[in-house]
Amino acid sequence: MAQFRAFAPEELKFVSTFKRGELVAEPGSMILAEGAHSAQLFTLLSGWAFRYKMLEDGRRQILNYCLPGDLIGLQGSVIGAMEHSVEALSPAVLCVFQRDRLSELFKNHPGLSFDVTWLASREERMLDENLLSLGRRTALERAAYLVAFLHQRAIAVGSVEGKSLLIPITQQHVADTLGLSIVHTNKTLKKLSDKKLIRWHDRACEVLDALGLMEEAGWSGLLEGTRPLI
Amino acid sequence: MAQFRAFAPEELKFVSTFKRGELVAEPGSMILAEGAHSAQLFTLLSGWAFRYKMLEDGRRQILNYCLPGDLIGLQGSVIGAMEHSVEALSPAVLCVFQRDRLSELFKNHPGLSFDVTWLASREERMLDENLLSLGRRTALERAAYLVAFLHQRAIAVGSVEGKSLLIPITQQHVADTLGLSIVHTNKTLKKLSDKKLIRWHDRACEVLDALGLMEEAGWSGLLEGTRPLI
DNA sequence: CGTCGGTTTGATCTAGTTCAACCGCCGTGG
DNA sequence: CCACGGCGGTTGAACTAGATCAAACCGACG
Repeated sequence: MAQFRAFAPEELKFVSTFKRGELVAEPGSMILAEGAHSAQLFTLLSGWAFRYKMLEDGRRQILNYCLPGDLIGLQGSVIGAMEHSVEALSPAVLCVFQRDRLSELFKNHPGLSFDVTWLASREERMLDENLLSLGRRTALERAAYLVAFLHQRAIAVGSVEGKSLLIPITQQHVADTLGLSIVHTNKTLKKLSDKKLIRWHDRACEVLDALGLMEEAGWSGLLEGTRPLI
Repeated sequence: MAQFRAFAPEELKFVSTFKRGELVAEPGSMILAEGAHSAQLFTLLSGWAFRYKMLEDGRRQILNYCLPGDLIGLQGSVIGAMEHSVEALSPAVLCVFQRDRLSELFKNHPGLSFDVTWLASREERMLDENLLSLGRRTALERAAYLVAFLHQRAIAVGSVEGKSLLIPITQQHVADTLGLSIVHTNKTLKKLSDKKLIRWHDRACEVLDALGLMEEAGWSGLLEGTRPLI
């Protein structure tokens, strides 16, 4: 696909031996659990997932969403233990890697190593923007930003079939991402609906006006060129 | 120092040629600016700094703090442009690297490449916890968490001279980190002072009871073993 | 046909904001 | 020498964004 960088032949060969198999996850199923010590490393091949953390009393915070091409479980592979969980939002297919061969990747494939670091830096940038959102944006700005952000990411990986896009999340997910209560989230999303920026479906969000959302959020969009895929 | 991993001789040699010079920054001076395209890559050798983003209207969000051993500007070096700024909190000394030789590091020094990725993953973990804080913790929990977190990090790099530690921040920094107003931040910090968990100094925060802070925050602390230093 | 998860709506309450002072300290300029 | 202004911190009063409580709706599904 055009948005991913081209591989060298030996890189392709290594990746195919690095791959151990594929995993199919159902919506709502846990892909990785917080505290898991022997966590696996994955690449999401299709579908949606999300990373989250929880407090003892059940408060949940969604940290970020995973779309096709995203690496899942890198923290666990590099540092040792997972400090967050990952759950599938839609039916998802994952490429499973042999975690213990990551050092081999670093030793023999500098291009791929750089790609891993690139992906980690990209995640960091997304988290930075998210932090700005939670700390300093209003509920309406936050909601508009979140939907515009997911919309752009979905477009970037070609997940938009027809004209419009359905993001497979419930309002509870939105609430737990924005740090708001479910009631207030509902009222905030209604404002976006009233402005004809989105339409809410059964358990999905349709983007009607991406530019309007970005304006509402005061956000100028992601600038991403070609990206690596591992 | 004990907390950093040992280098191989050839790694040490490369790092010394990778190093271009040292930079001394005054408190309040900008180390890297958002939007800078030819951003440099640094390692903080001594002192404190912080990363932040701003909205058009001046709202500021502090994303994380930088302590000795932290890599600064990796996002810019790997992806291309900086999307956040970095400012010194105290007098700081930085090791300046030649950004364009980063690919050489990846090509010839898999151990160091892995270290860079390790540091990026660690930053990601800190951001995750921060996001949880902003989204789901109360003002008092957030403040306690922040102070306990900075305390632990300072101890981990041996920045604590005597018994107690002075974190060189103003209440405005705390407010911009926690996503609160300056007034409410002041009242929240006063509660922590009343509980004898901290003492506020002129433009610094002294930790009196690290365990008490962690309990107040409902946070069990960072678990970090030996770490790389580049 | 009941129940359950997701959504919607109104009423009430509160954590945190905004506004407005004021204090102490320090560096600056007359 | 003193007046000043600015920065960091402190405090009280009024206000509001968002939380909590409560109830109802709706479609899917066993």
